[in-house]
Amino acid sequence: MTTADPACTDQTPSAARGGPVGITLARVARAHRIAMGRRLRDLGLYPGQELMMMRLWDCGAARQSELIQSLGLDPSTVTKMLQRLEQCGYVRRSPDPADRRAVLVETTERGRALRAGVERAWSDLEESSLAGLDPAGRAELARLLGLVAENLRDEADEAGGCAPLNC
Amino acid sequence: MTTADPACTDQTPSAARGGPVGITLARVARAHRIAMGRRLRDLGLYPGQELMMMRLWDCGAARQSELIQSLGLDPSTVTKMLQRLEQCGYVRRSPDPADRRAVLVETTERGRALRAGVERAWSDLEESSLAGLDPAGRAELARLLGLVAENLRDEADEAGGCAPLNC
DNA sequence: ACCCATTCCTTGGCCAGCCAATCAAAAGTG
DNA sequence: CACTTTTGATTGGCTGGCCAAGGAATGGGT
Repeated sequence: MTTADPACTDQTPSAARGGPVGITLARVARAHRIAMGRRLRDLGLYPGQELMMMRLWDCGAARQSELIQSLGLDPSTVTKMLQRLEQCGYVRRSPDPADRRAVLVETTERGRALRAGVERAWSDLEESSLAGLDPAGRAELARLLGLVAENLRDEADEAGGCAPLNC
Repeated sequence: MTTADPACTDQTPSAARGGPVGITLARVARAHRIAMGRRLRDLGLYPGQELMMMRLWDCGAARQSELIQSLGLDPSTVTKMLQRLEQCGYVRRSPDPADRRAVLVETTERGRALRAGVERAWSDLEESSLAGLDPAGRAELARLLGLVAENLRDEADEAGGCAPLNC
C-alpha cells in the first residue's frame, strides 16, 4: 500500500498551490537546463560554463571581478570554474600588470572553437522548446518573462544591495 | 583597457542571439531559484529539498524509487538528500518489510512543521515575482510555460526513453 | 530448482554554486 | 608618511545534481 493516496498522483504539490506559476517556472527551467546540458556535454562543457565562455567571447579579455559582476556569480564559483576551463585549455589567465591583485582572463583558440557549437545549441534548443509557438506567442512569452525578471531583480536588490547609500 | 568593447555591456550575449527566449528563461529561473533559496534558508532548508518535502507531505509514506520517479532526480541525489534530511530530523527512513531492497520514507513531526513556511514561501514569491501582472497575464504566462514544458518533456523522452519497446 | 535479468539503493567522483574566512594589493585617511 | 578600509582573488566546506560502478534482493525463464 505505498501509492494509495490519490494526492500522490497530482501534478502540482498541494503545498505549492499558492505559487502555481512559480513551480511551473521551476519545472520548465530545470528541463531546459537539462536539455541544454545534454547539448553542452557533446561540446565538452558543463552547464554554467557556456555563460562564462559567452561572456568572454563578447568581452575579449576581462578581469575576474568583471566576470563575477556581469554573471552575478560568487567569486569562489568563478575562481574554480576558470581553473577548470583553463585546465581544459579553453581559457588563459594572466596577472593584470596594472593591478597585481587582479587576474585577466581571455579565451584561447580552443575556447573560441566552441562558439559555433554553443550558438547552435542555443538555436536548436530554442526551436525545440518553442515548437508550436507562433512568433506572437514567443514575443509574449519573452515579454512576460522580462517582467518577472525585473520583479526578481528588484527583490534581489532589496535583499543584498544595501551597500550603496542608506541602510 | 579591459572594458573597452561595447559588446561587453550588451545584455544578451551574442552567442545566444539564436535563443533569446531560452536565455531569458534561464536568467529568470536562476533569479527565481535564488529568491526561493533565501526564503528556504530562513526555514532551515536548501533549494531542492522543498520539492522533496512537498512530495512527502502529499504522499504520506513513499518508497525511495517512487520519489526518484516523481521528482525526476537521480537515485544518488535522492539518497544523499534523504540522508541529510534525516540527519536534520525532517524525515524518517525505514526498511520496507515487503521488499528488503526498498526503503520507506516519511516525514517526521518536525518535517511537517515546515509545511506552513514552505507554503508561505511559494505564495510570497509568487506575489513578488508576478507583481504588476493581471490575472490574464498570469494565466497566459502559465499557459505558455506549460507548452514549453511539454516540448521539453517530449525531447527528454526521446533522449532517454529508449527503454520500453522498440529501439 | 537453478540461473539470469531487473529492480532498489548506495558509494565515490565530478561539476555548479553558495558562504565564511583568509591573504595580498590598492586606495583612502589621518 | 603611516594606518585603515576597501577591493581582488583564493581556499575549504557545505549543498544540489549528474554519471558510473557496485552490491543486494526480487522475479522471470528454462
